Amino acid sequence: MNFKKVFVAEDTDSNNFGIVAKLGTLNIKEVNQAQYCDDALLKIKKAIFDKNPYQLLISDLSYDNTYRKNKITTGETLISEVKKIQPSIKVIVFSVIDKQTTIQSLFTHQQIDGYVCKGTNGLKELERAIEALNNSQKYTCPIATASLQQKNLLQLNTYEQQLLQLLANGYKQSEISIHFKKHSITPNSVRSIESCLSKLKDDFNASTPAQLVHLVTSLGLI
Amino acid sequence: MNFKKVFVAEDTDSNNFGIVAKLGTLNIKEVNQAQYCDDALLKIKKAIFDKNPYQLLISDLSYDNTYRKNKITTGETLISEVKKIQPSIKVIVFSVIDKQTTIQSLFTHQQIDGYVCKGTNGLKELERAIEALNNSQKYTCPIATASLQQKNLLQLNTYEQQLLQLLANGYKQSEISIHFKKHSITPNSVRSIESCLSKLKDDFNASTPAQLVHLVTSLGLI
DNA sequence: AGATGCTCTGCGGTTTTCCGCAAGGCTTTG
DNA sequence: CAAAGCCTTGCGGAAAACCGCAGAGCATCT
Repeated sequence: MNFKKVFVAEDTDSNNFGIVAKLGTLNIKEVNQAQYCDDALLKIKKAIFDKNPYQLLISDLSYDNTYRKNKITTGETLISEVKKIQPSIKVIVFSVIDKQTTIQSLFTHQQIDGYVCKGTNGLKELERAIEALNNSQKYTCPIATASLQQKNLLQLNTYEQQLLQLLANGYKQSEISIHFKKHSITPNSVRSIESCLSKLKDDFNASTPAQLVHLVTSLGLI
Repeated sequence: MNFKKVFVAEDTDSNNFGIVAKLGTLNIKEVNQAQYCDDALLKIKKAIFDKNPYQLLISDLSYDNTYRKNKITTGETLISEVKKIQPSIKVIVFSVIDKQTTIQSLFTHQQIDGYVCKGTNGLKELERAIEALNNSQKYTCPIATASLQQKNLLQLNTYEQQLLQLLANGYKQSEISIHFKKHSITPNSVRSIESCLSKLKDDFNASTPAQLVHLVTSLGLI
Protein backbone atom coordinates (compact mmCIF):
# COMPACT_ATOMS: atom_id res chain seq x y z
CA MET A 1 0.00 0.00 0.00
CA ASN A 2 1.31 3.45 -0.86
CA PHE A 3 0.06 6.63 0.70
CA LYS A 4 -2.00 8.68 -1.70
CA LYS A 5 -3.40 11.27 0.67
CA VAL A 6 -1.38 12.82 3.45
CA PHE A 7 -2.00 15.61 5.93
CA VAL A 8 0.72 17.83 7.38
CA ALA A 9 0.14 19.70 10.65
CA GLU A 10 2.98 22.12 11.34
CA ASP A 11 2.79 25.72 12.50
CA THR A 12 6.09 27.14 11.27
CA ASP A 13 5.49 28.02 7.64
CA SER A 14 9.06 27.52 6.46
CA ASN A 15 9.00 23.97 7.79
CA ASN A 16 5.49 23.36 6.59
CA PHE A 17 6.38 24.54 3.09
CA GLY A 18 9.48 22.38 3.12
CA ILE A 19 7.64 19.21 4.17
CA VAL A 20 4.84 19.71 1.68
CA ALA A 21 7.31 20.40 -1.11
CA LYS A 22 9.26 17.29 -0.19
CA LEU A 23 6.13 15.10 -0.14
CA GLY A 24 5.34 16.48 -3.58
CA THR A 25 8.48 14.75 -4.86
CA LEU A 26 7.45 11.38 -3.36
CA ASN A 27 4.65 10.43 -5.71
CA ILE A 28 1.94 11.30 -3.21
CA LYS A 29 -1.08 12.60 -5.05
CA GLU A 30 -2.75 14.71 -2.42
CA VAL A 31 -1.01 16.64 0.32
CA ASN A 32 -2.82 19.16 2.48
CA GLN A 33 -1.71 21.11 5.50
CA ALA A 34 -2.72 23.29 8.41
CA GLN A 35 -0.76 25.58 10.73
CA TYR A 36 -3.17 25.19 13.62
CA CYS A 37 -4.37 22.02 15.32
CA ASP A 38 -8.01 23.07 15.23
CA ASP A 39 -7.83 23.56 11.47
CA ALA A 40 -6.08 20.24 11.08
CA LEU A 41 -8.78 18.34 12.95
CA LEU A 42 -11.50 20.09 10.99
CA LYS A 43 -9.97 19.22 7.64
CA ILE A 44 -9.36 15.62 8.65
CA LYS A 45 -13.01 15.39 9.77
CA LYS A 46 -14.14 16.86 6.50
CA ALA A 47 -12.14 14.27 4.54
CA ILE A 48 -13.85 11.46 6.48
CA PHE A 49 -17.22 13.05 5.82
CA ASP A 50 -16.40 13.23 2.12
CA LYS A 51 -15.54 9.51 2.19
CA ASN A 52 -11.99 10.28 1.15
CA PRO A 53 -10.04 10.20 4.40
CA TYR A 54 -6.34 10.88 4.87
CA GLN A 55 -4.15 7.83 5.18
CA LEU A 56 -1.28 9.49 6.98
CA LEU A 57 -0.91 12.40 9.39
CA ILE A 58 2.47 14.05 9.85
CA SER A 59 2.33 16.27 12.89
CA ASP A 60 4.58 18.53 14.90
CA LEU A 61 4.28 18.55 18.69
CA SER A 62 4.39 22.20 19.70
CA TYR A 63 2.28 24.92 18.16
CA ASP A 64 2.32 28.66 18.59
CA ASN A 65 -1.02 29.70 20.03
CA THR A 66 -0.06 33.28 20.79
CA TYR A 67 -2.22 35.05 18.24
CA ARG A 68 -5.21 32.73 18.13
CA LYS A 69 -7.25 30.96 20.71
CA ASN A 70 -7.25 27.30 19.78
CA LYS A 71 -9.02 24.47 21.51
CA ILE A 72 -6.25 22.04 20.69
CA THR A 73 -2.86 23.45 21.50
CA THR A 74 -0.46 20.52 21.30
CA GLY A 75 0.38 17.83 18.78
CA GLU A 76 -0.25 15.09 21.31
CA THR A 77 -3.83 16.27 21.83
CA LEU A 78 -4.35 16.61 18.09
CA ILE A 79 -3.20 13.04 17.51
CA SER A 80 -5.43 11.79 20.30
CA GLU A 81 -8.47 13.59 18.85
CA VAL A 82 -7.75 12.41 15.33
CA LYS A 83 -7.40 8.81 16.45
CA LYS A 84 -10.78 9.06 18.16
CA ILE A 85 -12.54 9.80 14.88
CA GLN A 86 -10.24 7.80 12.61
CA PRO A 87 -8.39 5.06 14.50
CA SER A 88 -6.96 3.55 11.32
CA ILE A 89 -4.97 6.63 10.31
CA LYS A 90 -1.18 6.32 10.42
CA VAL A 91 0.73 8.95 12.33
CA ILE A 92 4.30 10.20 12.12
CA VAL A 93 5.48 12.79 14.60
CA PHE A 94 7.99 15.28 13.19
CA SER A 95 9.47 17.38 15.93
CA VAL A 96 12.69 18.91 17.24
CA ILE A 97 12.09 17.24 20.59
CA ASP A 98 14.42 14.31 21.22
CA LYS A 99 13.54 13.62 24.84
CA GLN A 100 13.23 9.95 25.71
CA THR A 101 10.12 10.36 27.84
CA THR A 102 8.29 12.35 25.18
CA ILE A 103 8.98 9.84 22.41
CA GLN A 104 8.21 6.83 24.57
CA SER A 105 4.96 8.33 25.75
CA LEU A 106 3.76 8.96 22.19
CA PHE A 107 4.39 5.37 21.10
CA THR A 108 2.74 4.00 24.24
CA HIS A 109 -0.20 6.31 24.75
CA GLN A 110 -0.99 7.52 21.24
CA GLN A 111 0.12 4.45 19.30
CA ILE A 112 1.98 6.56 16.77
CA ASP A 113 3.69 4.77 13.89
CA GLY A 114 6.83 6.83 13.47
CA TYR A 115 8.95 9.47 15.14
CA VAL A 116 11.37 11.68 13.25
CA CYS A 117 13.49 14.45 14.74
CA LYS A 118 13.79 17.65 12.77
CA GLY A 119 17.37 18.45 12.00
CA THR A 120 20.05 18.30 9.37
CA ASN A 121 18.57 15.20 7.76
CA GLY A 122 15.03 15.43 9.04
CA LEU A 123 13.38 15.33 5.63
CA LYS A 124 15.45 12.36 4.52
CA GLU A 125 14.46 10.54 7.69
CA LEU A 126 10.86 11.47 7.09
CA GLU A 127 11.07 9.84 3.69
CA ARG A 128 12.47 6.67 5.28
CA ALA A 129 9.69 6.71 7.83
CA ILE A 130 7.08 6.88 5.09
CA GLU A 131 8.74 3.99 3.28
CA ALA A 132 8.76 1.94 6.46
CA LEU A 133 5.10 2.64 7.07
CA ASN A 134 4.37 1.60 3.50
CA ASN A 135 5.85 -1.75 4.47
CA SER A 136 3.69 -1.85 7.60
CA GLN A 137 6.64 -1.17 9.87
CA LYS A 138 7.08 1.41 12.57
CA TYR A 139 9.99 3.84 12.34
CA THR A 140 12.14 5.96 14.60
CA CYS A 141 14.93 8.08 13.19
CA PRO A 142 18.51 7.48 14.42
CA ILE A 143 18.47 10.43 16.82
CA ALA A 144 15.20 9.32 18.39
CA THR A 145 16.45 5.74 18.55
CA ALA A 146 19.64 6.84 20.29
CA SER A 147 17.58 8.78 22.77
CA LEU A 148 15.30 5.81 23.42
CA GLN A 149 18.22 3.46 23.94
CA GLN A 150 20.24 5.53 26.35
CA LYS A 151 20.07 4.39 29.92
CA ASN A 152 17.66 6.64 31.70
CA LEU A 153 20.02 7.50 34.50
CA LEU A 154 18.94 11.07 34.56
CA GLN A 155 15.25 10.62 34.94
CA LEU A 156 12.97 11.75 37.71
CA ASN A 157 10.05 9.99 39.32
CA THR A 158 6.91 11.93 40.14
CA TYR A 159 7.97 12.60 43.72
CA GLU A 160 11.34 14.01 42.69
CA GLN A 161 9.73 16.11 39.99
CA GLN A 162 7.27 17.62 42.44
CA LEU A 163 10.01 18.31 44.93
CA LEU A 164 12.24 20.02 42.38
CA GLN A 165 9.34 21.96 40.95
CA LEU A 166 8.54 23.39 44.36
CA LEU A 167 12.20 24.15 44.95
CA ALA A 168 12.35 25.92 41.60
CA ASN A 169 9.27 27.90 42.59
CA GLY A 170 11.00 29.32 45.63
CA TYR A 171 9.72 26.99 48.36
CA LYS A 172 11.99 26.41 51.35
CA GLN A 173 12.51 22.87 52.60
CA SER A 174 10.19 23.53 55.52
CA GLU A 175 7.53 24.89 53.14
CA ILE A 176 7.87 21.88 50.88
CA SER A 177 7.32 19.70 53.93
CA ILE A 178 4.13 21.58 54.79
CA HIS A 179 2.94 21.40 51.19
CA PHE A 180 3.56 17.66 51.01
CA LYS A 181 1.70 17.09 54.28
CA LYS A 182 -1.24 19.11 53.00
CA HIS A 183 -1.38 17.00 49.85
CA SER A 184 -0.63 13.72 51.62
CA ILE A 185 2.54 13.14 49.67
CA THR A 186 5.05 10.96 51.51
CA PRO A 187 7.72 11.12 52.72
CA ASN A 188 7.11 14.65 53.90
CA SER A 189 9.40 15.34 56.82
CA VAL A 190 11.99 18.05 56.35
CA ARG A 191 14.66 15.43 56.95
CA SER A 192 13.38 13.23 54.13
CA ILE A 193 13.21 16.17 51.76
CA GLU A 194 16.78 16.96 52.71
CA SER A 195 17.84 13.39 51.98
CA CYS A 196 16.08 13.30 48.65
CA LEU A 197 17.71 16.55 47.58
CA SER A 198 21.05 15.29 48.77
CA LYS A 199 20.60 12.13 46.69
CA LEU A 200 19.57 14.16 43.65
CA LYS A 201 22.58 16.43 44.02
CA ASP A 202 24.68 13.32 44.09
CA ASP A 203 23.00 11.87 40.98
CA PHE A 204 23.37 15.08 39.03
CA ASN A 205 26.79 15.98 40.39
CA ALA A 206 25.49 19.24 41.77
CA SER A 207 26.94 20.87 44.84
CA THR A 208 24.18 23.35 45.60
CA PRO A 209 20.38 23.40 45.25
CA ALA A 210 20.79 26.27 42.80
CA GLN A 211 22.97 24.16 40.53
CA LEU A 212 20.58 21.25 40.79
CA VAL A 213 17.68 23.43 39.71
CA HIS A 214 19.80 24.86 36.90
CA LEU A 215 20.58 21.37 35.61
CA VAL A 216 17.07 19.97 35.70
CA THR A 217 15.74 23.17 34.17
CA SER A 218 18.17 23.12 31.25
CA LEU A 219 17.63 19.39 30.76
CA GLY A 220 13.91 20.05 30.57
CA LEU A 221 13.14 17.63 33.38
CA ILE A 222 10.82 20.05 35.15
CA MET B 1 17.82 46.74 -7.45
CA ASN B 2 16.40 43.24 -7.21
CA PHE B 3 18.28 40.29 -5.79
CA LYS B 4 19.32 37.82 -8.45
CA LYS B 5 21.63 35.60 -6.46
CA VAL B 6 20.92 34.58 -2.90
CA PHE B 7 22.55 32.19 -0.46
CA VAL B 8 20.69 30.32 2.26
CA ALA B 9 22.57 28.96 5.28
CA GLU B 10 20.29 26.77 7.39
CA ASP B 11 21.06 23.39 8.92
CA THR B 12 17.59 21.89 9.32
CA ASP B 13 16.74 20.44 5.93
CA SER B 14 12.98 20.86 6.19
CA ASN B 15 13.44 24.59 6.83
CA ASN B 16 16.18 24.87 4.27
CA PHE B 17 14.02 23.20 1.63
CA GLY B 18 11.12 25.45 2.54
CA ILE B 19 13.10 28.67 2.27
CA VAL B 20 14.74 27.70 -1.00
CA ALA B 21 11.37 26.65 -2.45
CA LYS B 22 9.86 29.94 -1.35
CA LEU B 23 12.67 31.99 -2.88
CA GLY B 24 12.10 30.07 -6.07
CA THR B 25 8.66 31.68 -6.28
CA LEU B 26 10.07 35.20 -5.83
CA ASN B 27 11.71 35.68 -9.21
CA ILE B 28 15.21 35.13 -7.84
CA LYS B 29 17.31 33.47 -10.52
CA GLU B 30 19.95 31.75 -8.48
CA VAL B 31 19.48 30.32 -5.01
CA ASN B 32 22.07 28.12 -3.36
CA GLN B 33 22.30 26.71 0.10
CA ALA B 34 24.43 24.97 2.69
CA GLN B 35 23.64 23.13 5.91
CA TYR B 36 26.98 23.90 7.54
CA CYS B 37 28.63 27.26 8.09
CA ASP B 38 31.98 26.09 6.76
CA ASP B 39 30.35 25.03 3.50
CA ALA B 40 28.48 28.30 3.31
CA LEU B 41 31.63 30.38 3.68
CA LEU B 42 33.43 28.27 1.10
CA LYS B 43 30.67 28.65 -1.48
CA ILE B 44 30.41 32.39 -0.88
CA LYS B 45 34.19 32.66 -1.34
CA LYS B 46 33.98 30.66 -4.54
CA ALA B 47 31.31 32.99 -5.91
CA ILE B 48 33.53 36.01 -5.26
CA PHE B 49 36.44 34.24 -6.95
CA ASP B 50 34.22 33.50 -9.94
CA LYS B 51 33.34 37.21 -10.10
CA ASN B 52 29.70 36.41 -9.56
CA PRO B 53 29.17 37.03 -5.84
CA TYR B 54 25.98 36.55 -3.86
CA GLN B 55 24.00 39.69 -3.19
CA LEU B 56 22.10 38.42 -0.18
CA LEU B 57 22.80 35.94 2.60
CA ILE B 58 19.93 34.49 4.58
CA SER B 59 21.32 32.76 7.64
CA ASP B 60 20.11 30.92 10.69
CA LEU B 61 21.88 31.48 14.00
CA SER B 62 22.30 28.04 15.52
CA TYR B 63 23.72 25.04 13.73
CA ASP B 64 23.97 21.41 14.69
CA ASN B 65 27.65 20.51 14.85
CA THR B 66 27.19 17.12 16.48
CA TYR B 67 28.24 14.93 13.60
CA ARG B 68 30.87 17.10 11.96
CA LYS B 69 33.73 19.19 13.21
CA ASN B 70 33.20 22.65 11.83
CA LYS B 71 35.40 25.67 12.28
CA ILE B 72 32.46 28.03 12.23
CA THR B 73 29.71 26.85 14.52
CA THR B 74 27.33 29.79 14.81
CA GLY B 75 25.47 32.08 12.46
CA GLU B 76 26.97 35.16 14.08
CA THR B 77 30.50 33.97 13.32
CA LEU B 78 29.51 33.04 9.77
CA ILE B 79 28.12 36.51 9.15
CA SER B 80 31.22 38.11 10.62
CA GLU B 81 33.49 36.01 8.40
CA VAL B 82 31.42 36.64 5.30
CA LYS B 83 31.43 40.41 5.89
CA LYS B 84 35.21 40.31 6.16
CA ILE B 85 35.55 39.00 2.62
CA GLN B 86 32.49 40.69 1.14
CA PRO B 87 31.43 43.76 3.16
CA SER B 88 28.82 44.79 0.60
CA ILE B 89 26.69 41.65 0.94
CA LYS B 90 23.24 42.10 2.47
CA VAL B 91 22.33 39.85 5.36
CA ILE B 92 19.00 38.69 6.74
CA VAL B 93 18.98 36.56 9.88
CA PHE B 94 16.20 33.98 9.97
CA SER B 95 15.99 32.36 13.38
CA VAL B 96 13.60 31.17 16.06
CA ILE B 97 15.41 33.32 18.60
CA ASP B 98 13.42 36.38 19.62
CA LYS B 99 15.63 37.62 22.42
CA GLN B 100 16.13 41.35 22.53
CA THR B 101 19.83 41.17 23.31
CA THR B 102 20.54 38.74 20.47
CA ILE B 103 18.73 40.81 17.87
CA GLN B 104 20.19 44.10 19.05
CA SER B 105 23.70 42.69 19.09
CA LEU B 106 23.41 41.48 15.49
CA PHE B 107 22.29 44.87 14.18
CA THR B 108 24.99 46.66 16.18
CA HIS B 109 27.97 44.37 15.85
CA GLN B 110 27.35 42.60 12.54
CA GLN B 111 25.47 45.36 10.74
CA ILE B 112 22.84 42.95 9.49
CA ASP B 113 20.07 44.31 7.29
CA GLY B 114 17.10 42.31 8.45
CA TYR B 115 15.91 40.04 11.21
CA VAL B 116 13.00 37.63 10.79
CA CYS B 117 11.72 35.21 13.41
CA LYS B 118 10.80 31.74 12.23
CA GLY B 119 7.23 30.97 13.07
CA THR B 120 3.73 30.76 11.72
CA ASN B 121 4.34 33.53 9.19
CA GLY B 122 8.12 33.41 9.00
CA LEU B 123 8.29 32.91 5.25
CA LYS B 124 5.86 35.73 4.59
CA GLU B 125 7.94 37.98 6.80
CA LEU B 126 11.05 36.85 4.99
CA GLU B 127 9.46 37.96 1.74
CA ARG B 128 8.70 41.37 3.23
CA ALA B 129 12.25 41.64 4.46
CA ILE B 130 13.58 40.97 0.97
CA GLU B 131 11.24 43.59 -0.45
CA ALA B 132 12.39 46.11 2.12
CA LEU B 133 16.03 45.40 1.34
CA ASN B 134 15.25 45.85 -2.34
CA ASN B 135 14.16 49.36 -1.39
CA SER B 136 17.38 49.87 0.57
CA GLN B 137 15.59 49.65 3.88
CA LYS B 138 16.33 47.54 6.89
CA TYR B 139 13.64 45.18 8.21
CA THR B 140 12.65 43.52 11.44
CA CYS B 141 9.58 41.29 11.58
CA PRO B 142 6.76 42.19 14.02
CA ILE B 143 7.85 39.65 16.63
CA ALA B 144 11.43 40.90 16.60
CA THR B 145 10.20 44.50 16.67
CA ALA B 146 8.02 43.78 19.66
CA SER B 147 10.95 42.18 21.41
CA LEU B 148 13.19 45.16 20.65
CA GLN B 149 10.64 47.65 21.89
CA GLN B 150 9.83 46.04 25.20
CA LYS B 151 11.36 47.72 28.20
CA ASN B 152 14.36 45.71 29.18
CA LEU B 153 13.40 45.37 32.81
CA LEU B 154 14.60 41.84 33.01
CA GLN B 155 18.06 42.23 31.65
CA LEU B 156 21.37 41.43 33.22
CA ASN B 157 24.63 43.31 33.01
CA THR B 158 27.87 41.40 32.59
CA TYR B 159 28.58 41.32 36.32
CA GLU B 160 25.17 39.90 37.17
CA GLN B 161 25.46 37.35 34.39
CA GLN B 162 28.81 36.15 35.65
CA LEU B 163 27.53 35.96 39.19
CA LEU B 164 24.45 33.96 38.24
CA GLN B 165 26.46 31.73 35.96
CA LEU B 166 28.78 30.81 38.82
CA LEU B 167 25.81 30.30 41.10
CA ALA B 168 24.23 28.02 38.52
CA ASN B 169 27.49 26.11 38.30
CA GLY B 170 27.39 25.26 41.97
CA TYR B 171 29.66 27.94 43.42
CA LYS B 172 28.99 29.07 46.98
CA GLN B 173 28.97 32.77 47.76
CA SER B 174 32.40 32.49 49.36
CA GLU B 175 33.72 30.68 46.29
CA ILE B 176 32.27 33.32 43.99
CA SER B 177 34.07 35.92 46.07
CA ILE B 178 37.37 34.07 45.67
CA HIS B 179 36.77 33.64 41.94
CA PHE B 180 36.01 37.34 41.49
CA LYS B 181 39.12 38.34 43.42
CA LYS B 182 41.25 36.02 41.30
CA HIS B 183 39.84 37.60 38.14
CA SER B 184 39.89 41.15 39.51
CA ILE B 185 36.15 41.55 39.15
CA THR B 186 34.68 44.06 41.59
CA PRO B 187 32.84 44.21 43.88
CA ASN B 188 34.05 40.89 45.17
CA SER B 189 33.37 40.76 48.89
CA VAL B 190 30.96 38.09 50.08
CA ARG B 191 28.76 40.86 51.40
CA SER B 192 28.54 42.55 48.02
CA ILE B 193 27.72 39.28 46.33
CA GLU B 194 25.00 38.76 48.90
CA SER B 195 23.59 42.22 48.18
CA CYS B 196 23.65 41.73 44.45
CA LEU B 197 21.84 38.40 44.76
CA SER B 198 19.34 39.96 47.12
CA LYS B 199 18.66 42.73 44.61
CA LEU B 200 18.30 40.22 41.78
CA LYS B 201 15.87 38.15 43.82
CA ASP B 202 13.91 41.32 44.37
CA ASP B 203 13.93 42.20 40.65
CA PHE B 204 12.85 38.73 39.60
CA ASN B 205 10.45 38.18 42.48
CA ALA B 206 12.37 35.13 43.61
CA SER B 207 12.55 34.07 47.22
CA THR B 208 15.44 31.62 47.01
CA PRO B 209 18.64 31.39 44.98
CA ALA B 210 17.27 28.18 43.48
CA GLN B 211 14.21 30.00 42.16
CA LEU B 212 16.35 32.82 40.83
CA VAL B 213 18.52 30.38 38.92
CA HIS B 214 15.41 28.62 37.65
CA LEU B 215 14.00 31.87 36.31
CA VAL B 216 17.12 33.14 34.57
CA THR B 217 17.72 29.69 33.13
CA SER B 218 14.22 29.40 31.67
CA LEU B 219 14.37 32.97 30.40
CA GLY B 220 17.62 32.11 28.65
CA LEU B 221 19.47 34.93 30.39
CA ILE B 222 22.44 32.74 31.27
C1' DA C 1 37.79 72.39 53.01
C1' DG C 2 33.75 70.54 54.54
C1' DA C 3 29.23 68.45 53.65
C1' DT C 4 26.65 65.07 51.21
C1' DG C 5 25.67 60.92 48.87
C1' DC C 6 27.08 56.64 47.04
C1' DT C 7 29.17 52.05 46.96
C1' DC C 8 31.98 48.60 49.03
C1' DT C 9 33.26 46.09 52.98
C1' DG C 10 33.42 43.62 57.53
C1' DC C 11 30.93 42.25 61.67
C1' DG C 12 27.40 39.89 64.34
C1' DG C 13 23.15 37.62 64.91
C1' DT C 14 19.27 35.04 62.84
C1' DT C 15 17.48 31.76 59.59
C1' DT C 16 18.10 28.06 56.52
C1' DT C 17 20.52 24.23 54.85
C1' DC C 18 23.37 20.32 55.53
C1' DC C 19 24.65 15.92 57.53
C1' DG C 20 25.53 12.24 60.92
C1' DC C 21 23.23 9.61 64.34
C1' DA C 22 19.79 6.86 66.47
C1' DA C 23 14.98 5.53 67.42
C1' DG C 24 10.66 3.69 65.50
C1' DG C 25 7.96 1.33 61.96
C1' DC C 26 7.50 -1.80 58.23
C1' DT C 27 8.66 -5.75 55.42
C1' DT C 28 11.54 -9.75 54.40
C1' DT C 29 14.07 -13.84 55.78
C1' DG C 30 15.49 -17.82 58.32
C1' DC D 1 8.94 -15.26 66.26
C1' DA D 2 13.19 -13.12 66.15
C1' DA D 3 16.75 -11.14 63.23
C1' DA D 4 17.99 -8.29 59.58
C1' DG D 5 17.26 -4.73 56.28
C1' DC D 6 15.18 -0.60 54.64
C1' DC D 7 12.78 3.72 54.97
C1' DT D 8 11.11 7.56 57.65
C1' DT D 9 11.57 10.76 61.22
C1' DG D 10 13.46 13.91 64.86
C1' DC D 11 17.47 15.85 67.04
C1' DG D 12 21.68 18.47 67.36
C1' DG D 13 25.63 20.65 65.72
C1' DA D 14 28.25 22.64 61.72
C1' DA D 15 28.13 25.22 57.51
C1' DA D 16 26.07 28.48 54.54
C1' DA D 17 22.95 32.09 53.46
C1' DC D 18 20.57 36.16 54.96
C1' DC D 19 20.20 40.88 56.65
C1' DG D 20 20.83 45.14 59.30
C1' DC D 21 24.33 48.19 60.77
C1' DA D 22 28.26 51.07 60.66
C1' DG D 23 32.72 52.48 59.05
C1' DA D 24 35.85 53.35 55.01
C1' DG D 25 36.70 55.04 50.49
C1' DC D 26 35.53 57.96 46.75
C1' DA D 27 33.23 61.43 43.91
C1' DT D 28 30.30 65.53 43.72
C1' DC D 29 28.42 69.89 45.34
C1' DT D 30 28.59 74.22 47.96
